[in-house]
Amino acid sequence: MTDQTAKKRENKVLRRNEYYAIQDVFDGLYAKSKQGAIFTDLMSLITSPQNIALAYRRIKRNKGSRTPGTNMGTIEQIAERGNDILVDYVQRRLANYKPHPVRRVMIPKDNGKERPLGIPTIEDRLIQQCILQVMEPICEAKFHKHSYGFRPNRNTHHAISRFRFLAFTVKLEYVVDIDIKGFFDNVDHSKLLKQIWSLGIHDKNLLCVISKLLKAPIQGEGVPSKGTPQGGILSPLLSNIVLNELDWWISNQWETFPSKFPYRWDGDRCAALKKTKLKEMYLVRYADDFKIFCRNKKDAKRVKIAVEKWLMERLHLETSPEKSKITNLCRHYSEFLGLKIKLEERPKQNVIISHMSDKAKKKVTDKLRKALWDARGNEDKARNLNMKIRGMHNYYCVATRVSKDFWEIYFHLLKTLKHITRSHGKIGPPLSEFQKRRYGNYHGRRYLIGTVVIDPIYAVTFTIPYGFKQEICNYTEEGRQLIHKRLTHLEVIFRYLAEHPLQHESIELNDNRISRVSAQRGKCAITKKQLTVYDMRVHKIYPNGGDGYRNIDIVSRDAYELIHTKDIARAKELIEKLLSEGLWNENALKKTNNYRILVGNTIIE
DNA sequence: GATGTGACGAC
RNA sequence: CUUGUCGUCACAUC
Repeated sequence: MTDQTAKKRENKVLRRNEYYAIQDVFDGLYAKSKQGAIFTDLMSLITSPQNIALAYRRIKRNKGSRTPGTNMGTIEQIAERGNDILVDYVQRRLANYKPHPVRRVMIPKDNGKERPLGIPTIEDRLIQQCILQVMEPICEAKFHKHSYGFRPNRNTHHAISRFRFLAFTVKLEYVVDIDIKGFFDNVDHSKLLKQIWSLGIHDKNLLCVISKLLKAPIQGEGVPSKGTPQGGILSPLLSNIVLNELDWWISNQWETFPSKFPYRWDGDRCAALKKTKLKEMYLVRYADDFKIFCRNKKDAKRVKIAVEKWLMERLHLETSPEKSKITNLCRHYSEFLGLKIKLEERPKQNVIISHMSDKAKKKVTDKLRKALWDARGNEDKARNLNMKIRGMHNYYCVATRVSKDFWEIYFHLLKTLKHITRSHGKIGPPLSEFQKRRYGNYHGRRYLIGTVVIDPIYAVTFTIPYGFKQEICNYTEEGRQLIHKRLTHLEVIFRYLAEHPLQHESIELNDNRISRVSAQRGKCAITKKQLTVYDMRVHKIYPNGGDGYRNIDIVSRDAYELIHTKDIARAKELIEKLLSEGLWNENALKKTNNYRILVGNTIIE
């Protein structure tokens, strides 16, 4: 029992360390890529034990990890092999990579057609995950900020927020829609490899592996000449690499047009640009679904033709003329990510009107009717139904007129609702705590299945979609801080520290660590910054001075490195960074130097 | 904060 | 018999 828990804890600490070690490597890739570095040896990183271990853990938690590919392998069989054997296996496979064939599965799309999936074997999915982990930080640094699909920390609501911004705030009425015919199935392989190259990935071995991966034979169909397998782990990233070029091409026409003069503010730059022949255009893209915003119809027409031509010539992608169109937002709705959005003219300022798209509304109605029917007389399924309703509310609440849409849906479902539930009128049994919090001001009729109160279908309130904070990023310390809800509240930190003792240190040090954090009120001894548990390091004042309370200080990650680094250039870099964050002053320098002497380093500055 | 179930949405 | 990425939510565990 105690043995087991001890082992568990050991594992956890091991995993944490392993994760942090490799996270620093990914951070480094991101930073270097931002500076325009060229990467020639990524394969050694891809096949490193830490990377493979991380890939294994990531892939294990996927729902599909238990569904087999063309060989019957599932995650369990991989798990049995143990890490060392796994590492060895991946390294050997990649030395002369020959992907297994992918399994063909057809899944129905909502419009009745079928979408082909290509499911690689579990081993190949693992290898793709290894590659993804290394390529992603490099690519993320180069991607355009207004591409939102398949990217870490970004979602549809961010894209919708951008749409609102362009239509409402920038006041652009014309929207160009271009539909790429079967985008995923038509990606040009050699073009894609060139695009990867131009992102700074010059590792010939890696490019070779990717090329082979794209040409993995499809069961029953042979070797594909184009397209990236839908179902492959790497595919979403590859699709973004392809269309990233489009993002920047459009963006460089106006938004990020490389001008010779450093304009003092954006207004100046815009005014100057308006005098040129350039057309004003902005892009918002979610995977292969993108909109280009223009000021007037003439521009829109020209942009549409230009982009279609560019896609054909440059990326060898066909567009479908029936689905591509120009919309005047003041006259018609434009559909985007399940919503339809338009502008309504008002004397002072136009307002944004958004609804669920007709397709989405129908889909939601059908799904709920089915779930409702399914749930009759079964409380568990009724709770399940509530989750469905919540999920849908959660997504569509960013449409300004959602409540109207859901009222219609409710109206359509009324008959079913009455048929399968007991209605307790407006009083009924109390709402659950969650429902009270969420639908507090709902005073309508209540419907019950058994004792479960069904979430009020039309009680949705519009929630403004927030834009993406561009500083948020997985590959910088600052970016991660913004993701984590600040874990600075002291009680939470204490609990965490108690539960996660430092593995290689004594009990005494672990106890004193907690006391020290308390004494410093969770702040760094050098920079005085509020620390999160991930930013926290224990510094021993005298390296051989023991684990006593007076010999340790709590410092931030950066400060810790600053004390211990022998590399003066790196130290300067860190100081620069702290300076820019307003965390550096005379005192901090003095203190750092005191510490540096004690650990046997030279004084800085 | 990290794991793990379950659900929802976009593509 | 349905993959993948991303995001959100609830619950549980630490």
